[in-house]
Amino acid sequence: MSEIIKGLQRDYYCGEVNTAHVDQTVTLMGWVHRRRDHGGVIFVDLRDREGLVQVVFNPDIGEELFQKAESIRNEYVLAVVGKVALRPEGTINPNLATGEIEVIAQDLRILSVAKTPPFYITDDVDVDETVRLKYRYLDLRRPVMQEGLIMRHKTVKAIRDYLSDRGFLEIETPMLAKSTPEGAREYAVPSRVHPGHFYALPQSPQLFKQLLMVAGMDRYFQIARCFRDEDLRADRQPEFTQLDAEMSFVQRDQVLTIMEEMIAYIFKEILNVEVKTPFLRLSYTEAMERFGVDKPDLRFGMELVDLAEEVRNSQFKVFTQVLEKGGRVKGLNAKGCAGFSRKEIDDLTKFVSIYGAKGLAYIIMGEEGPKSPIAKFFSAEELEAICQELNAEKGDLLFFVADSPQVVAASLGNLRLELGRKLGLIDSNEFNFLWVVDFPLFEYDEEEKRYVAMHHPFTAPLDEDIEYMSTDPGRVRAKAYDMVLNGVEIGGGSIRIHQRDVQELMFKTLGLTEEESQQKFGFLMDAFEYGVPPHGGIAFGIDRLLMLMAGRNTIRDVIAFPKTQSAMDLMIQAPSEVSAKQLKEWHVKIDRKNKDKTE
RNA sequence: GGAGCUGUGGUGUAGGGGUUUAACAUGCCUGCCUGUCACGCAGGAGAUCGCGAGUUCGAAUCUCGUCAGCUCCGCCA
Repeated sequence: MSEIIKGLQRDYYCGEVNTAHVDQTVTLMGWVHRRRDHGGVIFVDLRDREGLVQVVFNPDIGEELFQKAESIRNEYVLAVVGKVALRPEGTINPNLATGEIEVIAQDLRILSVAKTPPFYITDDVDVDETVRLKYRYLDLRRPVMQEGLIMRHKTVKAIRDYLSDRGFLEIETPMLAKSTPEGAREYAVPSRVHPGHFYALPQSPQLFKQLLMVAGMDRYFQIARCFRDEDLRADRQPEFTQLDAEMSFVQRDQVLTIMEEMIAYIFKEILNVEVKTPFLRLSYTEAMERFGVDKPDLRFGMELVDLAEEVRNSQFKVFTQVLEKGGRVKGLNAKGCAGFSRKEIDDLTKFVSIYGAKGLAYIIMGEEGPKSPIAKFFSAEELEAICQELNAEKGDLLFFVADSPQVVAASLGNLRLELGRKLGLIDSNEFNFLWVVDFPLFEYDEEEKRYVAMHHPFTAPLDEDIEYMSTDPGRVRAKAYDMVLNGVEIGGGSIRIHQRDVQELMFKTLGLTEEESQQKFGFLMDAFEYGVPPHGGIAFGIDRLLMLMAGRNTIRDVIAFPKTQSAMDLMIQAPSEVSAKQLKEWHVKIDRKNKDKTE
C-alpha cells in the first residue's frame, strides 16, 4: 500500500546528511538500498542520487510504525522523518560517506512499494547487458551510472560556458532535413503531406552551420543529435551527440587553438586534470607511417619501421614480390618478448589476419642470435641491417608484415595496440592528446571506381595543392584535422571551401554532374553567391569524450538510453511495427516478401 | 555482408563430449534475533538448461538451423 507525500517536504539528500545536522529533525526521501532486520532494531540504508544514509527504526517508534518498517523491502520508496544522531561508539562505518551519523526514525511513509528488482542495485554487479538495458531505469540507479550522467551534464555545461564566453551562439538546426548523397546511410522520415517524399535525419548539421556562417552569425555551436544508419560498435550508436561548432574569418590554427583550450578547460573543470596545450600536431602521413593508424595512441612507443631498403635485395620472395607490386614491408619491435610461446605468436598471426594480413613473420632475438623461420632467406648483413633498423637487442621479438600499404598499416598498427595492451604499456590514467592534420582530401573508392571525399565534400584543399585537384586528386591534402585522445578520434573538422568555383571543382572531382550537385546542394551553391566568409569548424563526439573521461569501455555507459548492436532499444522495444492506418497516412507500403525473408 | 565469443532458477556461475532428485553462491519467502552495515541463524520455494529441428532407447550435453547479447572486419562524407 503506497502512501501520499502530502505534508512532507524533503530537507536534504540522503548523501548530504552529516555531523553538522546532529540533533536536527530531518525529512529524507529515497530508495531502500538494503534492510537489516535484527528483530528488535531495523536498519535501512536509504539511497538517492547523492548517496546513502543509515536510518534506524527502534521499537519505541510505536507498534504500527515498527510493523510498517518490518514490511520494508529493497527499492521501496520511503519518506523518513527522523533525528540525526552521532552513531554509538564503535559503530562508525568508515566505508560510508555518512558513516559517522545515522537518522533515528520518528515517522515513516512508504511512498511506493517495489517488486524485487532483477539485479541488485550496486556498482559491483556483473549482470548481462541485455538485462541492464531492458531495465535501464534500474541500471541507471547504480551510482556509477549516475556519476556518468552527472559528468555528462557538467561537461556539456562547461562547453556551453566556455564557448558562450568566447562569442559563440548556440543555435538549433532542423532534425527534419534533406537526404544528401555521400557519407553515411540516413534515417528517413516519411512525409504525410507530400506523398512519396521523405525527410532525412541529419548525420550532422554540417550544411546548416555553413549557412549560418553565410548568414553572418560569425561563431556558432550546438549540442547536436546526429543519426547514422550504420552498423554499431562499442563507440558507435545510431544516434549520438556532437558538439558542433563553426567560426567565420578564421584559419586552421585559430580553430585548433580555441578547441584545445576548450578541452583543457573541460578537463580542469570536470576532472581536475591539467592538460598541456598546445597539443602535438602530427601529419596524417607521419601518423600512418609511424603508427599505422590515423588516430595513434601515443601513450607508448613501439613505432612501425619501414624495411623496404633492408629486404629489397633479399632471397625472401614473400617480401620482394610485395615490394615489386608497390606494396610495403614494415616491422615493429616487441621489446623483451622473445619468450613468447608458439601459441602466443599464432594468436597474434590470427589477430593481424583480421586486418587482411596473410601472414606475420617474426624473428626471435635469442641468446644465440636471431632465430626465425625466415632467417635463412636473409644474408647476415641483411639480418644485421634489419635488426639495426628496428633497434633490436637480445630478448626482443620482431614482427613483420608485407602487403599493400593499407594492409601493412592496419595490421601492424593494430598489432602495436594489441601488444601495448598485452604488455601493459598503456597508462590508463594518462590523457594523451594530439592533432592529426593534413589529411588527404580524397580517397579512391574501389567499389565505386571514383574518388570520394575523405572528410566531406565541403572541406577545403591546402592552398598549395589546389592545382592538383583535376590532375592528381590523390595527392591533394585537405585543411582537415582530427583531435585524438588515447587512440580515439574524439573530434574532427576542417576549414571549408568558401569559393564557389572551388566547390564546383570539388563536386566535379567527386563525379557529381552539375545537375546532381545543383539538385543535392543547390541551396548551398546559391547561398555561396551572396557573400561567404572564409570559415571552418569542428565536431566533437560528446559520447566518446565522456567515455574516455569516465574511464568506460563503451559509449553505452555514458548514454542514458542506448541501443544494442542491432540498433534496438530493449526497454521500449524499438523499432516496432506500425499500424496499417499509419502506413497509409505516410503513403508507405511494406514489401512483405522481402520482410519475411529477413525475419 | 562477414568472423569470433556467449546463452543453465530472479542474478552470477558449475556441470556436461549420451544414464544425475541439474549443483553452488547470491537474491526471494517464512520464522528467530536490539547495533548491523554484503548482519547472523534455521527452514522453504524457485530452472522443462534461449528457441526449433535432427541423431539416439535416452539430449541441458552431440549435429544443423534460428534468435538475442557482446567484440571485431567491412561500413561509419
